[in-house]
Amino acid sequence: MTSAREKILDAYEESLTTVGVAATTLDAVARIAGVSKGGLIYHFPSKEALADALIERFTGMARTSADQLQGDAATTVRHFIEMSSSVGDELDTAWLAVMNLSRNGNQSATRAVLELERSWHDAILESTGSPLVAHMTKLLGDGLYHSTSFVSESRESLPEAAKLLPSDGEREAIIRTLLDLLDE
Amino acid sequence: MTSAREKILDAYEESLTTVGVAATTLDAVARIAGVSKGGLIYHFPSKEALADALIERFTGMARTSADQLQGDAATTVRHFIEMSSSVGDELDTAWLAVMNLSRNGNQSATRAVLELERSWHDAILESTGSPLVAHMTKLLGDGLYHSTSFVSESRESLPEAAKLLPSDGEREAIIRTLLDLLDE
DNA sequence: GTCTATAGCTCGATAGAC
DNA sequence: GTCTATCGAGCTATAGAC
Repeated sequence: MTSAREKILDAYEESLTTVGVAATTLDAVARIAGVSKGGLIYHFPSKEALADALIERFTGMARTSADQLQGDAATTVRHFIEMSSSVGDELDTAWLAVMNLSRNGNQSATRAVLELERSWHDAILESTGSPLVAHMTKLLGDGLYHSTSFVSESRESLPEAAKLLPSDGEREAIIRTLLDLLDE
Repeated sequence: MTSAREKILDAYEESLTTVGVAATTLDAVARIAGVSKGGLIYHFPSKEALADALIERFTGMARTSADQLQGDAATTVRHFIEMSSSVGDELDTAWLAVMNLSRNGNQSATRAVLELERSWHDAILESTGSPLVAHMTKLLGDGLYHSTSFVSESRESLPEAAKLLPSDGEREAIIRTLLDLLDE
């Protein structure tokens, strides 16, 4: 059984990622979580406290994610590229929510996202030993993530958007290109 | 002399990109534009009309941008990568603003962004003739843009964020890698 | 620990003077 | 064409019953 606290944070994330900050009211979050506004306020005394808790939970996931990028070059590169094309998992949802807070003026959110970006980059740089390949891997992953999540969000209204994404075979070719660069 | 209408749209963009949708009230936009709320409402009878006008202006810029990507493979790839690392120009600001509307539930904004994404991708695909290089160019550009704008937004609070961006030399190496792939 | 009720504020939009 | 004044809706947060 998930605690009420976690259910509320999940609902907050869901609202932030689906309808955005403007429509994410305490009422809406409480309704999604299945509690009353009073119940929500008991756990999180203000909207800011709710945002802080979300960012804190995100930071924990971020640490885990960066740790998982440790390994030899081939594993790290492949893992990062594949992670970047997955949408809908825990970290992805949290990322989108925190990113939305960041873009709407929440400085703690900006700091948390930047911290994760830096951890990823450092991990890839350390395992590959090449600044160029590290940057390319990071950029390709970022682009992949941007495209995947944007296409995923708009798929229902515009199905042909899927053409923007590389196929599985192309993704393999991208990974191979990156690893080939390391061998030169 | 810029028309009041354009000044209001500029102010709307500025507010959307700096403080976000939630804090972008009609009062705030009017204040930035240097008009009263009544004056704003004369030009744009509702907030939705304001958003529609912004998206329409963005769509115009988007068409121009996609047209400029026509050319031979080397020119197109270089142009797209360099465009992706520029921050603060007209199209970039408009993009950020419309993107923020999209992420907050505005369907027209989503459609406009997707349309531009598709135009870019089609132009790169046509000039390179290679689906793999087209996707890689597009992804690298997207990643570059994401990093550049995010780092740029947060630079004041976190100066060390600049390390996340590739140097000019690395950007050249990235372009060269893409063009080498075409020659194989 | 969760609820209802409501106070107090801010926003979008309207009305009407100039 | 631009302004001030103001209404009604919807928001966060508080108070207090259970």
